[in-house]
Amino acid sequence: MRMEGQEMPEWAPYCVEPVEIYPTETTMGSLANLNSYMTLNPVGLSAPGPYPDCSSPPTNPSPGYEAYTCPSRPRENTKGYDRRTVAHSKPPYSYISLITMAIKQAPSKMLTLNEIYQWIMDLFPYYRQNQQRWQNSIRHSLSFNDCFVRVSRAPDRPGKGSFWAMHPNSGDMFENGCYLRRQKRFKLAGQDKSVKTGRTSKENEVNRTPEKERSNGEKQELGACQALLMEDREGGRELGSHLMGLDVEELVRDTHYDFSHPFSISSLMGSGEQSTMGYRTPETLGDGSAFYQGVYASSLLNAS
DNA sequence: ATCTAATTCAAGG
DNA sequence: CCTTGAATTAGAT
Repeated sequence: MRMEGQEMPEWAPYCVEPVEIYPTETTMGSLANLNSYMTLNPVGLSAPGPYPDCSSPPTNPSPGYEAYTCPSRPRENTKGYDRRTVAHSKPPYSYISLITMAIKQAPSKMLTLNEIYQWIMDLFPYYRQNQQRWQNSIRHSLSFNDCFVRVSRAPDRPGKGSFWAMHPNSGDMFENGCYLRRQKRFKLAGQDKSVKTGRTSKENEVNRTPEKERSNGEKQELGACQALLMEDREGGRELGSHLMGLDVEELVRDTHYDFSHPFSISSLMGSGEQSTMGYRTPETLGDGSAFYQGVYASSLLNAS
């Protein structure tokens, strides 16, 4: 889908050159400071449209587009690297770590597939390209890795796709700042997968069809009633709180050991204060018009 | 060089 | 959108 000239969406310029990045003194290619890869959408920019899958930086801006020029910023920290080049470099994170960051920064500790895509693209312009390819990989990662659990939607929470959350036992998978490759994958033992923990026979019936029951090898999934649970958990409901041997409470718990490293997302975004700086999910906003507002805390803005 | 995690392609539900 | 598998790439030792 090309946008042939004419009416450009208001966010078009930002597609080409997505704004501001923070220079670092690290060299490209190394496990650089996260900052070098982060870009910032202008605060207050309302841009709910999908990112066009364009290559960047563009050799020839299409008609109607114009490269957004970053407000000049002191470059004393850069080693002469073009910040545009840096900003569009591949971030030093595996998909698994990206997904994990996305989920953990979410106030609800669970996100839909599309919210995960969106979060990644918001932060890393690199992933505004080849969306088909890496999004497939994201899906593969979600399904394949036991550290991610699918939480199906509650009936009263309509929408597309399930939610994804971290398995409560996955721990800190990137302990030593190893965001590229973990030492070991988090894999559930066969027994842990065929759920039996804390599941009553009654709960067993809930949301469960016989043929859907696989002997083993089935990844854990949380029932819709659990998703419901987390919505009004102060409401005292107890709907299937242990459906699959997992409790939504566990999934949603905000563990604090995560990303407490200098280069971690929370360090960079939170910078001292609570990690409660909200990245708002589109769901919570009626039309998504404010989608980009408040995404980036001011702490990020005045880094360094 | 080896081991195995991560990525990619892609079929099938 | 979700799951799987097979093949390939690539990080770490």
